[in-house]
Amino acid sequence: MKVALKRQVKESNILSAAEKVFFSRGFSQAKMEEVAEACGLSKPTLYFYFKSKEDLYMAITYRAFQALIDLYYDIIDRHKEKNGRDRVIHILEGYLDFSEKNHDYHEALFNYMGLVRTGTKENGMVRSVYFKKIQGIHNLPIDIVVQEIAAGQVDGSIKNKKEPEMIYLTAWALIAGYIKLNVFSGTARGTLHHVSLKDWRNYVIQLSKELLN
Amino acid sequence: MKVALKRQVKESNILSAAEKVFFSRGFSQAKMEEVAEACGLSKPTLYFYFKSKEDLYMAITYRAFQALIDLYYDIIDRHKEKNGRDRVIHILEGYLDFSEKNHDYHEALFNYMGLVRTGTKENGMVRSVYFKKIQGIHNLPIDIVVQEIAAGQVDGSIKNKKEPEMIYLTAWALIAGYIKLNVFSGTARGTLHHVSLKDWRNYVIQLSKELLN
Amino acid sequence: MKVALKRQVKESNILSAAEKVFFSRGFSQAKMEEVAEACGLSKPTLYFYFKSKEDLYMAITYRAFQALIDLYYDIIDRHKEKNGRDRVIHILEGYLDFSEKNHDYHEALFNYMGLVRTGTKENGMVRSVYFKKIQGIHNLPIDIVVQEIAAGQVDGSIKNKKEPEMIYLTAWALIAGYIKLNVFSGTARGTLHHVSLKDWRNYVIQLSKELLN
Amino acid sequence: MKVALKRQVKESNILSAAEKVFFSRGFSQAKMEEVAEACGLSKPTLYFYFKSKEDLYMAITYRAFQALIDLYYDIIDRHKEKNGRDRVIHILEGYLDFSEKNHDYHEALFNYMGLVRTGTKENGMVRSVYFKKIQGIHNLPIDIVVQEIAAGQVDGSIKNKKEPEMIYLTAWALIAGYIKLNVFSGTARGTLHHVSLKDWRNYVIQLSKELLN
DNA sequence: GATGAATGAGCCTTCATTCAT
DNA sequence: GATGAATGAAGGCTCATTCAT
Repeated sequence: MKVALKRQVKESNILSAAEKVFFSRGFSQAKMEEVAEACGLSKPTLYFYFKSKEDLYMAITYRAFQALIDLYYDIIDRHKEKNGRDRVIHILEGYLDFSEKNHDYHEALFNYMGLVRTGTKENGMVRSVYFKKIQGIHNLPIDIVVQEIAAGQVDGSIKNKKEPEMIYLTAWALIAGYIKLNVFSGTARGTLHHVSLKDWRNYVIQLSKELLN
Repeated sequence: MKVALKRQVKESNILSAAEKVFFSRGFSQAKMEEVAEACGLSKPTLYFYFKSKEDLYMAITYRAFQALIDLYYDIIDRHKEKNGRDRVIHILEGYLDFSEKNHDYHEALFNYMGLVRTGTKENGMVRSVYFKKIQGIHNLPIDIVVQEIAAGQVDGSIKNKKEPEMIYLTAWALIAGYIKLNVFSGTARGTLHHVSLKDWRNYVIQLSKELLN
Repeated sequence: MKVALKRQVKESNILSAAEKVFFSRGFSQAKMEEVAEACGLSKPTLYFYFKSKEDLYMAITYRAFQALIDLYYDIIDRHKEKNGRDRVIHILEGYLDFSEKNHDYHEALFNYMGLVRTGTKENGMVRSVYFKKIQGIHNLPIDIVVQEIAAGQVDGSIKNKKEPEMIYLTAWALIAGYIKLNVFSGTARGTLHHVSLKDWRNYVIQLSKELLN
Repeated sequence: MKVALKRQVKESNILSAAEKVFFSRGFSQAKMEEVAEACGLSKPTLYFYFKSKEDLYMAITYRAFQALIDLYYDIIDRHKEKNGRDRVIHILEGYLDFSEKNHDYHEALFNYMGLVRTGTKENGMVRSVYFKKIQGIHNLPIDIVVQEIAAGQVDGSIKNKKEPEMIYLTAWALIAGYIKLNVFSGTARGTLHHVSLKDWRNYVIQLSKELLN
């Protein structure tokens, strides 16, 4: 047990260091050498804990999924007394927050989705154990929200009678697009094409809510 | 004249071949060797026309911008008799179409936007002549639509009185998010999480229109 | 300790192999591939020990400087009981010997001097750590002899009252020129323009001595 | 005739441009591209006039030999009334002057000498027509001076009874060494190790003269 | 004579990965 | 567990040289 725990801690440290490197340089430009330096270990030690560069990246992605899922469960738990609409709204706001604060996690999630689509077996990523692990949970973020939307439709708090999936996809698209467009706003200028980022953010949230009406 | 034209044709051929390679493998994985083969030339000849790998990629991106801008001007021209709202709607549908059909161009556009944000001078991309060329036109796609939205507000066809920029950004976000999420739908299955892609697409377009109300 | 030593030995082996290659082909024509083969290593391993081709060459030059300096100190030590004149003569003969036997080291020394003069920062050589190391010792060979000449002037064994530096430079020029002209004498013919190389050598040494009178 | 002349002029222009490039970058670092630009021609045109890069360099070297020989004949002619010693002194001073002003020609001369020694047939230089042309005159600079020294010994103006060749070689060595050491003196500082370059130059000339006593 | 375009051959350097200790 | 040392396999780019016009 102790040993397993120690290993987990070590892996976690490595992942944290690896995140910095992968997220700042991008996957292809990141070097294992840098990762090793960043966590104060030697390259062979890295390979002792993770099979390959791709394995390391998938482990990070796995973390990202876990973080998002944990967040969703946490939000639902904190608002279990409220109606479906409220829970969905909190989740959407939570997702927006999460994506803004962990922009790179958000990207990792989408990168994984791209892998699933074109999943070439030759891709080192797909061969990683973590890829398989993610496969087991990758629908959860969607399923959770879809379920809450359905609940809202049942309890009457959500008037929109379209399929919960479509409602979710659309809200997701709006928020994901908002996040993506933020690449335009350089280093914290606060405006994007004369638009106050704050105002825009509120508008996006408002529209998300309206989607449920 | 003749000579300059020949060169342009040649460059165009190279770019077309390069697109295939860059878009299928991704920039870092793409090899100049492959590009050379793809267009039936030798590597040095490639370098005769384009200074570097990055230069080649930026030339492709320049093409993407041009294609989008041409499309916008074309749409506006074809609907110059109509009111602002109609022109905006046609543009948004045109953008959606363009992004679906030229998914990689769409990605190239966003990649460029990322460059502008973090524009490290050391980046080979930023040093390319084509980067500078793009800088001269990169606001056009936005400006054009914003202008049309404003026209619609003036001619009364667009009721939404929010800033044209914010309206555009939001519509853009929705569509860009829609495109991004489509990575999930594998090779043309027609559904995404039980949702008919066709239905969803219509819903997204409908919402874009409602945004103008 | 042991480890550091091992590394030094390895570096030394590489340098010896590199010398052969660089000196036979010349720097630009020499290939890292050849150097790698010459020392039974792979190219990446070469780069593990030396940052670049230029770095390797500067390391060789550093060796050349060390060898010459060691020689000078050794000569002085062996003749510390004698007067200044004798020591200077031994040093000059030592230099001539050294340059004849290590013709390429001699060239490397002069090549370095050229670098110092035109030292463009862009030059890979100048960026090498070894270049900086050499900078710390490159005046020693001169300073040592100058000091001995001064000593000879003080102890009365050297009558020439000109500045020690000028005396040294002149002796150095004579010998360096002699070495340089020897490129003419092909592979050991023993004569150069009807002149017995042996006789000429003696004449040069004799003149060097007379310079001190 | 006219045509041949035109060609000579063109070749001469190319050579002048090539000299700049070869002398500033060094042979290996010099690019034919640069030479072409420097003389406002295209690369193929360069190759129309000179077989190869090496051919071009040997043509330059041929020029250097011609320049030196012309200088010698000119000096002798201007001082034909004087005795041998005077003519030799003027020649030596002329050589020193020439080497200082045309440092790169001087180097080219020595580079050629090195080729003669190790003359590998595979070397592109050796295959050049100009190499063969130089072979026909490369002894002249030496022969001329040797002959004058002999004349001086006969007319009694030169007391030194050593073989003229040895006297010449020694004077040459002294001067060539002086030139070589000047690489040390950076961009015109006027001193070299506290020694006034002017003083040192005079000393070297003085010693050259004494060599004839 | 002149040149835009093309290329074969090569070279330095990098990097994920592994061996031996 | 950990690491210094080693490497196979590339990949971007350069350059002397030549073809076709």
